[in-house]
Amino acid sequence: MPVPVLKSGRLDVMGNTSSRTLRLLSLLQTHRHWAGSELADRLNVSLRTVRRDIDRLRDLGYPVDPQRGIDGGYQLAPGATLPPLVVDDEEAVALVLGLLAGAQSPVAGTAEASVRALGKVIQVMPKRLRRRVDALRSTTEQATWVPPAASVEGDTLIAVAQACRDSERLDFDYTAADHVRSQRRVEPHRLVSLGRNWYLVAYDLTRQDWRSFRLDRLAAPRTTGTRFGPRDLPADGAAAFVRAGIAKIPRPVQVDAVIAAPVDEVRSRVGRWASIDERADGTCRLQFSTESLDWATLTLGATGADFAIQGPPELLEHLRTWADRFTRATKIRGARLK
Amino acid sequence: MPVPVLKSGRLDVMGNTSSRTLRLLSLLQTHRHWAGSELADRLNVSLRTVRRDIDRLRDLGYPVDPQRGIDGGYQLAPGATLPPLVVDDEEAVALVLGLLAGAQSPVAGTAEASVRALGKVIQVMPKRLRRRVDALRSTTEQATWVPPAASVEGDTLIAVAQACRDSERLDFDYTAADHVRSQRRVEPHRLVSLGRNWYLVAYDLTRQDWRSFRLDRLAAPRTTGTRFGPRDLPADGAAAFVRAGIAKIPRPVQVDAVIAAPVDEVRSRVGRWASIDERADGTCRLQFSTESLDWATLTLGATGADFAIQGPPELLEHLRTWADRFTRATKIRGARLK
DNA sequence: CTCTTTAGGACAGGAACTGGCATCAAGGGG
DNA sequence: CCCCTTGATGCCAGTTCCTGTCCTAAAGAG
Repeated sequence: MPVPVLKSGRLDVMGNTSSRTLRLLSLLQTHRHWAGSELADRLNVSLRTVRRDIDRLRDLGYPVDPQRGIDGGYQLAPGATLPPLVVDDEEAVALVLGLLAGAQSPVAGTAEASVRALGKVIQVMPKRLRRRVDALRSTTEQATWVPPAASVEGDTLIAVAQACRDSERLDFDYTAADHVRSQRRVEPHRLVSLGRNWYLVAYDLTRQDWRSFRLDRLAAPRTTGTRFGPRDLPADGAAAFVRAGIAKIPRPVQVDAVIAAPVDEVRSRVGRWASIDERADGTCRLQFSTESLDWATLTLGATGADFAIQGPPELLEHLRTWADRFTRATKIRGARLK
Repeated sequence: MPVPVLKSGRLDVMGNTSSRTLRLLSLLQTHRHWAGSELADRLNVSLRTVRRDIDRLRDLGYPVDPQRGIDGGYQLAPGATLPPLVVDDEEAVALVLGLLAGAQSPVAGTAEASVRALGKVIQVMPKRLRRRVDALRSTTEQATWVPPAASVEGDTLIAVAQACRDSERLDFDYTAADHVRSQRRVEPHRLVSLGRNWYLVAYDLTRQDWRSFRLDRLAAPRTTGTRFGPRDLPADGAAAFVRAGIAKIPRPVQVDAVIAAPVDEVRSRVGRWASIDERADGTCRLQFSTESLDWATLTLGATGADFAIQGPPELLEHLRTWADRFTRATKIRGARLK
């Protein structure tokens, strides 16, 4: 007789109200609209209790909009804070892939947040999902690739980020700018994304001083498992510390060109992120900024039309070398190079 | 006297155990390692209760690894399912941007999942965060842009996805392939990502039949707010239905080239997703597949070295046109085009 | 071995959860 | 305008289960 019959009061297993609150949250996130009776059915409680649970959610700060009358129900609405997100397997994988892409294209300061979120998810993600992520990553990478940036392995990024978050000592191999390799043992402090690169600010236990390391020159990170206490960084902040040691952030390229094609066509081929102005003679003026001449070249090439460069001059030079190489490539038959 | 002093039993507001379970989950997600006493402190309960709460989490299926002895504590471990994710504001923004990118580069079937997750997050995201997402999107777009695909507005994608999920009628403007514009009222059924395009499978209420719509030709979607019941789709599934109406999926381009540069250099410039084989004479062979000739061209250009194309022939042709246009561009002075 | 920290049983008081019932309010449809 | 459906709220009684205290075990670290 596994099911004890109770006249009233709480029933079945344990952690009831907690578990039910989470399940309710999860249900409200999958569908927009839920009838009270349906929720009661799913949660195995009376309608009255469902209403109380909904009230509980509201008290927790997650607004639930009611809808009365026939075909009424509840729906989760935007509140002051984001409720705990309940995602299924596929969504989790998509989420991680998206965050990886976001972490590796440090555009507008979301890179750090991407890595933080990534750390959270990776930590608790079932292993089977990690495998799926690994399998898909190689495929996805292409779409998120940004030409000439020194790229960091996703695994490295996550491992270092977690070590920072958890204040765990970190060992790794480092290849300095002068190609000298060394083994390091550090107390990782913060991860900073500057320009197109990732930097680790850490206290180097061997050198007994603060250092910053470029993540793309860092290999085989492994945590020793030992945690360490806080230590004061001399500079004003991690980002300032890195910037003091670098002082050169890649300067963006301001592209300005005239395209021999109508505005609409250029826009459809180039995307919405460039500014495109119409000109009187059916051509248009294309302006955008990027950090890479390669990217600028691709954009101009993708317009599929003739164009003229107003600036910058180095782009013109870059185009010339590409044109020369392409021309040579079209004249070579087979694999005979050199 | 706002704080009632109680000798025993539960205290303060309401929804205690639920709220505490969520807060515990949130704490365990931010740091890897938490001492029991610290948790007790944060949650304002006794140590014994914290242990019981941890037990509750374990019963809910979220393994919490203990660590005994000095400097012991708890940490959330990967379990069978992903626990509800508690993310802060910045992480939420990063998450949405990542998912948007994932939804718009339909690589390996994660596109649908990205859109689903996106729907969940958007629905409950505080408005101030939505504004931040909107502000950042234009900046981010560049990095996730894939050359010549018909691009779909993020807002459109989300709106249609939500209408599908919630079974709500949808009105929109549609521009067919023959440029004829029309107003549609449909019952949206599913969103399918095929090749590089998004398709909406829906029952057209005006035409009284099932149709599939390309999302990039769809504008100003708006839900009427009225829900509808399930309706049987004639074909085997949404994807099959779309495929039946299309039948041409963009064929991938298999690129095979020889580069006049050493393997290491090519790899560092091109990325890890292409296969690069060493050749005897210091050159290397580069192979990869992509759906876009433009992309292939960029990749070859980014190697920064001379190269020869083994195939496909259309790539050679494509290179020639680019080279010609680039050459012309370098010969034009100023904005005088045509 | 000792110290620290988690694990978990027993216990008692009391808070809080549950279902049922009644009343009110709000939409939708005829 | 009336009726029906569905959510909002208050109250009650029964009982469950949550909480802090006390205590004993067990497991790592030094």
